[in-house]
Amino acid sequence: MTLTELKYVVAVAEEKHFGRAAERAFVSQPSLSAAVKNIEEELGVQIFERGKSEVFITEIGKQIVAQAKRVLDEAGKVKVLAQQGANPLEGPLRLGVIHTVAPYLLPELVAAMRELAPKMPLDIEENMTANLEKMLADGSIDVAILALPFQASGVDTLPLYDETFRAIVPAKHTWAKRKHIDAGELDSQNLLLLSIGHCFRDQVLGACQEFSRAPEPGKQGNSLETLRNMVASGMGISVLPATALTAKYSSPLIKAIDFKSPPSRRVVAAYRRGFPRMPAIETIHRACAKLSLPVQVLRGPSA
Amino acid sequence: MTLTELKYVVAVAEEKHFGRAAERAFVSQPSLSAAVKNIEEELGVQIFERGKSEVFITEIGKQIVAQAKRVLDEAGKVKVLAQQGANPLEGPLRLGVIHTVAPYLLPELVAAMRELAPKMPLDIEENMTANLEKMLADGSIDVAILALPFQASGVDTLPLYDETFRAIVPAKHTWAKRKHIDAGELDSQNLLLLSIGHCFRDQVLGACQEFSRAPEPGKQGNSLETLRNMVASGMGISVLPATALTAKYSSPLIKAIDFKSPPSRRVVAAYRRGFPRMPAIETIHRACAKLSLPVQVLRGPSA
DNA sequence: TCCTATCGATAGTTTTTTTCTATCGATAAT
DNA sequence: ATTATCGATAGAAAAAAACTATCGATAGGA
Repeated sequence: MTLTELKYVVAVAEEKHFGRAAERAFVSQPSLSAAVKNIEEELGVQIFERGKSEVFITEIGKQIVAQAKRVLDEAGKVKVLAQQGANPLEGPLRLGVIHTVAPYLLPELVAAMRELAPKMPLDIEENMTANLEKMLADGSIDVAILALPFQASGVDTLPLYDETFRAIVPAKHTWAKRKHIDAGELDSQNLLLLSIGHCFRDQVLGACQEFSRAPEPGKQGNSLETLRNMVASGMGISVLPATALTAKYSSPLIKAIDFKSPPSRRVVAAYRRGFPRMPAIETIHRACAKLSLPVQVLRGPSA
Repeated sequence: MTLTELKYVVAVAEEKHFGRAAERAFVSQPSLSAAVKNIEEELGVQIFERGKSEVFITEIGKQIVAQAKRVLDEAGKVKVLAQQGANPLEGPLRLGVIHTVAPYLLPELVAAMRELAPKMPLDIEENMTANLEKMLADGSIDVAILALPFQASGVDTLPLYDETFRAIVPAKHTWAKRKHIDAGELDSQNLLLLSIGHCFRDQVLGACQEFSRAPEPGKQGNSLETLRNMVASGMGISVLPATALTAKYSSPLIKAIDFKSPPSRRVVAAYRRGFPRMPAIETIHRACAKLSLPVQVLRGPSA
């Protein structure tokens, strides 16, 4: 049984005439006759009674025709569904974002995305890199925004932007008036870091070559905002990415200081290789280009 | 888009694996891959995301798979319908019967049919030959039980039985004691007939060669029972078919008399040539053979 | 790091199915 | 009797679907 056969059956039922039915179905009359005969044989039932100048539908035939219409109708809905969903910028995009990016990027990104792809709502999941990687692998998110270094098998990345790091010190700190500091100098200070598992912790450590420093209790925060508050209260100094240091977050208790040669991290969109909605990911990149954040947006495939 | 393609899509969705899906669908993996690719291209939508060791279903893919299941489900119902309806002795049979047969044949026939084909209820339409012929032609009945002579284009007949005619006279009639009468003798009598249009009227007239007799008002009845009552009340004599003269209908007011050489009529089942439920019609014939009626059942195709 | 196994895609045939044109046989209407 | 109509049939051509064999990429294990 094929959809074509069902279509022919319905055509004959409605035209009550094989010739006209064939015309309507854009096939030759013999083709249609053969197809109808074929399905009748397969079903073991005569659908039509071929009178000599009239075609009658048998009792069971009426039921079959009605059911055939239902099948064709449902099949038609498949096409409609596909058409509606053909636009990769339509339908929700499940987006994972690391903790050290989400609070600073998302407010602006969401707004920009809404402009570029109004029919693509973002399902946002905030988590650490390792978890996002798993979610990407098992299909529970479509894209992850995270920082390099990152690599997972079967996952490609699209660079979004680079953001520099800056040190923050309490307003009363001896360094408060300095124009620049050197990354190496952090060694001597009470450096507050994120807890283990946050990639930004490793990135900062990488920048100042403190690979051996043991995590001291009380000198770790679970979010950048915690670190910022710890610094404000004079517990030590820390390092934040540029996006966390816009005017919006300035405070009289804290002073931000540039590094002489600023370390930075690259933020990328990661997605499973073969992900079918690449335009959605490119839209993220384009949205980044529209942001008013202190980042260097990278040229990507959409440039 | 074909049902096969939809079946393959559902298989892949459920197995999340092209190889296993192919196995389940009893095709080779390349065939299945090609079919899936084909429908994806036709729909302009990617249903599956082929990861290197996992198959993901896209958002739109999930909707398509769900809809595909619905299509396949509805298609399955076509087969079920056909199976249920494959038995020609299942489902209603629309049966037309002429007025001069219906009241005498049907009570027994319906019972006999119920035994032979319990799943085939009879939709009974009582009418005159000319109307039954039309109804047969336009498909509003399937079979007509009527008397020869009868011929209509595109209609075949299956002989059921012959029934003789007998004269009826009032109990006080001069003929009341006679064993036989001759058809020609009816000429001399006050012969009561059915009104024009009833075939039995013509059959009786044919039997006694009274082609020229003008219809006299008051000497016509609209049913055999009317004629019988008219005879009982002494208005004249008449002729009835044997089935109308069983013990059940005997009356002290009426005497039935055989003809010397009894005229008779042949009752047949008429149906459109090519009618797909011949077994149903043969069942009528077989049912007739079981009746306890004063008729000569004819040998037919089911004998 | 190399090897091996797995997976879906591709290439090239073969088989099956579908469709076509031309024509037939039966019927109904003129 | 002739003509027109209708669905079925025959045979050829075209299209679609299937198979076998193999590839390329990747993931996992020695």
